[in-house]
Amino acid sequence: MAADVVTAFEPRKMPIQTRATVTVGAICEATIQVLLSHGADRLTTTRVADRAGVSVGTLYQYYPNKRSLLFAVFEDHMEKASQAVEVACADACHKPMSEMIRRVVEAFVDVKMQRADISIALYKVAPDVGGPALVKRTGQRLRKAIEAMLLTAPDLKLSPDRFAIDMMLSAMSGAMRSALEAGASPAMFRKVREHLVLLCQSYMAAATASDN
Amino acid sequence: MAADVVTAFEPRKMPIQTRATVTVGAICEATIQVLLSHGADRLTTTRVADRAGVSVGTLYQYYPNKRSLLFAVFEDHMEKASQAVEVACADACHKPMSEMIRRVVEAFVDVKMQRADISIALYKVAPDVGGPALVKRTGQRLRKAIEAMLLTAPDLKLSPDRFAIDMMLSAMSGAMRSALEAGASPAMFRKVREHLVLLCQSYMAAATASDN
DNA sequence: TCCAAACCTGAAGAATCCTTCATCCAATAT
DNA sequence: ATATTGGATGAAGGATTCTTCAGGTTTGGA
Repeated sequence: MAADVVTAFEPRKMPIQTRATVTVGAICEATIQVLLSHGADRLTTTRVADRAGVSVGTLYQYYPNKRSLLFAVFEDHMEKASQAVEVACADACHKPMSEMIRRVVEAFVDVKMQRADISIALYKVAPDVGGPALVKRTGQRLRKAIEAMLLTAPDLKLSPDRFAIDMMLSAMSGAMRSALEAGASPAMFRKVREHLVLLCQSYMAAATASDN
Repeated sequence: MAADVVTAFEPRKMPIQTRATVTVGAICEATIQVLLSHGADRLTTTRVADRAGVSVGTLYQYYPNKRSLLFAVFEDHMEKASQAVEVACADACHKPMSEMIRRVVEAFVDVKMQRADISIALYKVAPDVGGPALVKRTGQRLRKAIEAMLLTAPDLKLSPDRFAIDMMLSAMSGAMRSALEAGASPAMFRKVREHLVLLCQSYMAAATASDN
């Protein structure tokens, strides 16, 4: 079942010449733009192709159908966000726990903010593209990275609760989502970042203290 | 602009006879079902009507277009959720702050869980129906209720930060969303509820202590 | 009983959209 | 120079969907 989905979403062909690489890049970028300007339900393959400056046929040379295009853009974004967090996790090993949390949260907020347009655009299609499934997978991946990092914390006696990490991650994405969809200003984002750090720090402290 | 949207979404006619009331109820319920079984992009007015046991024409007698139907269902759900939280806020006045938070969080989790199917279904259409705007409005409404409640807390010296409340609310909805979309079991929901209380309590304590 | 208002029906018009494929252009290797 | 592979085109087929409306059925009061 999952295999079918993946197969159906798999790109049809990889670009070889540089010309084609540019084309594929333009198509992905155009997808974001159309999503932002027209919304998910009025995103058509023709519109995306027009916006990218190519013809529809070209689009279908790389993606077997509309959903696979959306999925590819979505997956790419999640991949980049995951990597940013994983790097932060690796860098924060052996630091005090509150410092770890701070770095992870800041990395997450920053990578989401850096291309806020993509984040916002993708919120609009996630449901139609197996978003929840991909989000779940990414969540597990991030949880492992955070778990590994926390095990190296010098000031942490109890083993960290898996569930608490999931909780923290979902709270993080919830907070970022509403900030992004509200069209928050850069100043506002700094405040969100600050408070999100506080939120995660105080929760993780409480969760590791009174364990069950 | 906002007026246009509201106008375009406004129901076309209110049911008068009980027969019609039943019909409208069936249509709304069918909308949820179709959303769950077919997804947002394959929800058609005909399918909804079939599922409701009426003809398409009947549907268009009450809703001027597809979006207005989706919007109505969405709005109704938000209204109920808001009321549940507001009641909890009213009941928790003059209690200690941690008790206030506990009640609000539990009310929120419970009302979302009670009809988890609706919550999940609506996540799929929110983007196409002015979801963010409605969510924003509801958020402000809830923030006011919580703010008013917190002002009556005997153990709270500093005036509560508006921003912190927004933060708490978005974290709450994020956590609930991922639990719902993951198809969490009742046991899992109890745990989520427990931890979400802890998360909000520890955050609010921290936010009201070190203020800026 | 009888009528007007409320309600329901569902075929069909009109519009939109996804996807294909026959055909042509460009790049690269031989 | 030529063959081969990669890349691009866009009109058109096929399918789906939204929405209407002319005409039928049910309800409730006079």
